[in-house]
Amino acid sequence: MPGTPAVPAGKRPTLADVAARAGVSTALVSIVMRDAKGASAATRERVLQAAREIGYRPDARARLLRSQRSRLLGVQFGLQHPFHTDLVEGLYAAAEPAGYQIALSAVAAGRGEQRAVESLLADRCEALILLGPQAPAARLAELAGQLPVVSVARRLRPSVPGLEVVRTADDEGARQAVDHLVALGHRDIVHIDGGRAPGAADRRRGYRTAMNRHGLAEHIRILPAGLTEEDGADAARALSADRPHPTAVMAFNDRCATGVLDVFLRAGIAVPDDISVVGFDDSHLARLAHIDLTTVGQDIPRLAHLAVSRAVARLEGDKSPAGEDVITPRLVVRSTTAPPSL
Amino acid sequence: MPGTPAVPAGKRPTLADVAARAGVSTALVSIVMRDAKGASAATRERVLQAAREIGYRPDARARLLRSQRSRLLGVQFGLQHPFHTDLVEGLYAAAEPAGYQIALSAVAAGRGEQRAVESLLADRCEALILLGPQAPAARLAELAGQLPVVSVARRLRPSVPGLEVVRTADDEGARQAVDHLVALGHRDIVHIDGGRAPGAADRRRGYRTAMNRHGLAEHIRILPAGLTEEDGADAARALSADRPHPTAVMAFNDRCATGVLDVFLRAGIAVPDDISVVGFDDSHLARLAHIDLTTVGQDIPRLAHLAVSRAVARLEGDKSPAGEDVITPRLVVRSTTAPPSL
DNA sequence: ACTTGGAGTCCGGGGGACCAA
DNA sequence: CTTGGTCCCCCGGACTCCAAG
Repeated sequence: MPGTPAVPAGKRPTLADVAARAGVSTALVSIVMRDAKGASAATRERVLQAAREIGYRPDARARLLRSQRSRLLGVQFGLQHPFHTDLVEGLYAAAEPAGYQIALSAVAAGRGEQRAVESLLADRCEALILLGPQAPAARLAELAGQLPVVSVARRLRPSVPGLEVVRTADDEGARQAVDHLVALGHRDIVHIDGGRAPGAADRRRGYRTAMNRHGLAEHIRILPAGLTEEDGADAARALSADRPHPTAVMAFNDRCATGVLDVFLRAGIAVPDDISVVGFDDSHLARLAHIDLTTVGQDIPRLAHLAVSRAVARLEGDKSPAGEDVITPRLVVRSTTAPPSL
Repeated sequence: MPGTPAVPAGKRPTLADVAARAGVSTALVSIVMRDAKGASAATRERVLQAAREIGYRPDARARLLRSQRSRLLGVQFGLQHPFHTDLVEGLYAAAEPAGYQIALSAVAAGRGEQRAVESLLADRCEALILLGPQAPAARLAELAGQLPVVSVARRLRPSVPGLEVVRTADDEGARQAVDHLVALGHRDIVHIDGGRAPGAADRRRGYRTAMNRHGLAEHIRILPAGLTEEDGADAARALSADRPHPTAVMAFNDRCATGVLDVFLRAGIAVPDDISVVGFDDSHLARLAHIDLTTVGQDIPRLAHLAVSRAVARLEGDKSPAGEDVITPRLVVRSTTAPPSL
């Protein structure tokens, strides 16, 4: 029954099947499929025709097996982090022109970083791009001993050998947020902290430094929290019991800020009239018109591009010591900040 | 230099390397690595020790190549859809106990479904789980001719052969939303429509049917929109120019509803006091305390579990014709709905 | 008679050597 | 000598068969 995609019961067609149908050798079929030279136009067409008929599709794994290179960049990301999914979008865009593919491995409830990385390694990725990794530095160093590793959005001591770092200047971002609030007239500015999350230490430090520089040392106040909406909400609840309220809050990130906004809303605390709120990341979340969060913007496409570039450079033989790209953030003023109402 | 993880410059260790170091054959190493029988405890330990020392890690691809089975389920999902990322989390959880792995392929800006699926096929996935696929039915049918395909959250005519379907009863969900609103006293209920998005037709139909059954035929009003926040915002802007406003809005999904909420907020239209809003999905988004959206809840863990089950059943030789699981949704009442203020 | 371990083959495809016009 | 095409071995690991202990 010609024309029927002859799928012999679950077995997918191979080079040999195409070769048999086209009446040529498998090597020739290989040449045609790779678009390499060494086949006449007529034969080429005949082979492609045969391949179409039986629904042939090259097996990426077998191909990689032979060709040492996999041209695969393994990406670990947090499924529920808008900042990460935005980055992944940028990584896809950056990897393609460089001739690399992306293999995704999610960190989610019940699937830790360890598992995510293992699956990437087993899949023979040539390099790892880790988004906001929380693993101990020692573990990352160990990985970097095996293959090029790029840490995105987490600062690491340069002493971690072989580890490439691409990150935003978190301290500078925190400074911008504080400067903005101070310029608006705020003095009583609280930082809702990310705890041990990547970047949290720098943002905390930047907040401290900026407050000090503005002569607001005695107003420094840091509430321990974390990187989720719930963390932000918890901190905000603690805060809303205070009298008087602080006039401004700088949250660890957008998710956290979202939780803060919510609690304030319910507590009848108006934003920005009663309290101003600043987030961090400028992820999709912040841009939701409904939230419209003033936030410290990370240049996501740029971070993604640099991460890919660093990975590729290492893969293509760059022997220079591992380096670091630090991107300057840019404050995005939206509607959650305003002068204090005194 | 014993103890040093001898990584011979970029080349990862293979079975042979371990064998050489342990002084045994590769076959024996294979046995040990697979935890198969055929090796003494002493040898086993010796081999494992050697493997650890040189940092050996089995090559998943080579393994699959030989074993015909890849035990890999390919998942296509939308990076920016909270509903999808929630589902992916469920898929990971469901696949593991069944002994399968998940390969992720994202649909994003600049990366369409075609591309996403191609990469999954090239990776030798044994079955495809497509989240809210927008591809033409004919294309899906073609895929289903090659391997088991499960469509999640999109209804397809049973005439599409070989295609498994797992979905929520969208029409029933829309009905629940309308019933809820009518019970609160609403009559002027607008539907902001998902256009050609998966599920949109059924939700639209469910809305129509329910409105008719409540004798509200002349209040039926459907605004064309789509599945993003921006689509919802556009529709809401059109709506807020109306006098009098409708008293309730049923949005296509949570993202769309979020856009609606935003525009209303800015236009000074209070939710739920002036207008009630209902979403669909009960994704992470709806649960954000800040949004706290009344929504038609899809049972995400269940959908994920069923999708995996159907894929696995087909792979393990179930020859029964392709089927469909239709899950009943359950309305989750939060704070965006209330009686109309007359 | 078992147990333990080795040699050889296969999976799907890549690519260099080599042969035929 | 090119161009077109074939042969053969290799990649990394798994499994069957066999032989040695």
